[in-house]
Amino acid sequence: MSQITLTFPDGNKRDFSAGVTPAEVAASIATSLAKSAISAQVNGAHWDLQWPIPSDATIAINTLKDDAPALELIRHDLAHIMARAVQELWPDVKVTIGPVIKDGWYYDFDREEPFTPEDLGAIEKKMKEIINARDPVRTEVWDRARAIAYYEERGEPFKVELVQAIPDDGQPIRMYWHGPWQDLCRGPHLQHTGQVPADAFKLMHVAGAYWRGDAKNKQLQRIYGVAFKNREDLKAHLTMLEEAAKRDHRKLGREMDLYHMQEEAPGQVFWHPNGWTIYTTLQDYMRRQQKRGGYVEVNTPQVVNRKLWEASGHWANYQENMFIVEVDEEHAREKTINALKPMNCPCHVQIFNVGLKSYRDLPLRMAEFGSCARYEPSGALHGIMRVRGFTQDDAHIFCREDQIESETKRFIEFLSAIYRDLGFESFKIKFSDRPENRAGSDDVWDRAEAALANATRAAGYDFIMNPGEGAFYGPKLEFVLTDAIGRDWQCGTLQVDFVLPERLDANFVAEDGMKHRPVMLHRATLGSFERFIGILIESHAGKLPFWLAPRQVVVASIVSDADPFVAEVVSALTAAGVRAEADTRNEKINYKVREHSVGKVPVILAVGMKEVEERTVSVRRLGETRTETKSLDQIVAELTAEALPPDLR
RNA sequence: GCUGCAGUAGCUCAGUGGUAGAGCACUCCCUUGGUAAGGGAGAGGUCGAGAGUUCAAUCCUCUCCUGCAGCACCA
Repeated sequence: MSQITLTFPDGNKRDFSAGVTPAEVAASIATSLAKSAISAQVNGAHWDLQWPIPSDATIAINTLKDDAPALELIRHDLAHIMARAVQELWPDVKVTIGPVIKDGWYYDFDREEPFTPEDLGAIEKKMKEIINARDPVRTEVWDRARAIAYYEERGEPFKVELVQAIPDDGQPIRMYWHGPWQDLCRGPHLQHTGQVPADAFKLMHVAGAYWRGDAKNKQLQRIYGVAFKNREDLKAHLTMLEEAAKRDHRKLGREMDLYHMQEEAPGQVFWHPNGWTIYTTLQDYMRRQQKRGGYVEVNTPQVVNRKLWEASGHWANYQENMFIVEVDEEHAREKTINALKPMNCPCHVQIFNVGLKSYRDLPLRMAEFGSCARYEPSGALHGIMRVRGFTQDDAHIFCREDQIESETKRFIEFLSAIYRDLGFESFKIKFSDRPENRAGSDDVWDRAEAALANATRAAGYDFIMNPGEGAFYGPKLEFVLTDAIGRDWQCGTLQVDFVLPERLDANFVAEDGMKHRPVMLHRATLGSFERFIGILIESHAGKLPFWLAPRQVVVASIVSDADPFVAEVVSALTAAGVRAEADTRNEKINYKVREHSVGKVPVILAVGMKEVEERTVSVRRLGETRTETKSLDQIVAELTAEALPPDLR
């Protein structure tokens, strides 16, 4: 038996027989370590205690104290334990896959009857029994034929498919046993089920999920669970979810009287005065930014004849997402078919195409606060973040191919300055490259992708690859922000487009006097006002910065004799451009303070007789219990300055 | 769109095969109170829509609409 040398984290080296397992290594160090070990890092790879180590390597034994591997294993073993529990309770259920995800795991099952909340309770109970039984985990490497035969015999068609899908490149096909229950699995796993904390997991909910993520396939039932190292962490997680729910824009939108939605217009927003104030304030800000950023602003029609959509390719590729408007013959001389615009790009090309454009006009940055209507699938709608009627802060940059990189860099800088102003110091950039179905030659794609990547790096940002997710007409960057419960939302975007200028015959006269095709960059900074405001509300928990707060100041009287002075304070603030209102209702100051605090008004000015006599106000800021007395002049000056948008300070 | 769950007053929710209730909000009255809910009275509902079962449906069944979670989608 040949010898191998293992190097420990402290630099010590020891020799073992080749094929030694981490379990044996741990046992050679201390029996306590052998007991508490959960896995190992072998040459940095996460290694099961039972897997033999073939050659010289670095090794570190993991215990439950090592967070990352511990959580990974706990969640992964729980996926198996749950699947075992389900099959013990309902032997006819077919198992599929069960990966670890953020905070927990899920497992997809094929079962005729839906799982009920009571079922989840029963499963949880059974899982705890399995954990308490401290069943050993065992693993073996099987060959493909044996694995397929096994699962065929057991009537597990999904597993057969999984085994068949494993590439035949020499990687082992592993089987794992948790007690008597067996599953195909890459591993690694814990030593025995008792290493899973029995009181630190919870089954959260059931949902449908398509086999292999494809809507054409059978829909399975997915059970989600969350798991942590101890009960305290689980509790903290559940508390965090409750707190996040309080920041939900759908709840705050109602409480702050920002907007509502109703059945007759699903996925469309009825903006109330408060919400519309946020919207227009943001829009005014964006308009100034765009002007400064070298954009021209345009506006284009809502209802456009299908001929244009046929020419642009939307009719063929996007029709099911479009609101089609047929004009009845009784109302029109000729029956026409139109569509509400789902995007602004074809209309912008129409403007570009009026008159001859010279290379001197490029890059031409054409912006529109473009109201779009898209028939989004019903299940996709989500508050004001995913809607059917929305307004993009859209623009199309018509430029030459060699300008893509500099325009991209310029846009990223534009966007990041705005995000900073709006309180988003950090955001993710996802880079979606060529999809399988695409237009244009690989050579052009190479150049476009390189331009985007270079420009992003030149602007000082990293990106996450989103392979194959680009549009068919070109690669794209997505600027992603996160909502209250950690869901990602694409807000800004930049997409390179070689196709539309071709389809709609856009061209410009270059130095050579010949007509050339421009490239179009589709770009949006906020994305849509609706989604971005949703994100803003959630990230601030409704406590918007003063300049964006729909109700900035409430001046509240303490006694009704102070009402005239309240009116004076309100009109002084209003005249200075501050959104101020009076609260002279017959209520106690406590009541008023509570109500306006709940309503997220950033500043409450209380006025009693003392203030009237001294011509002062008692200032109370949202979230503070401290108050401060200031003169009328002082507070007007202070709040006027504070009410300025960040770009005007 | 798919799977599951839900829809009762403006909001949050209770409830029953015999045509409905609470708290908050709202209106009025009393109270003029110093920084997170003063007291009293009143008004408010085709129980999401339609059909069916039944002597009788808000409640049971079916269809549809809308919402929620997840999946799929997201030019």
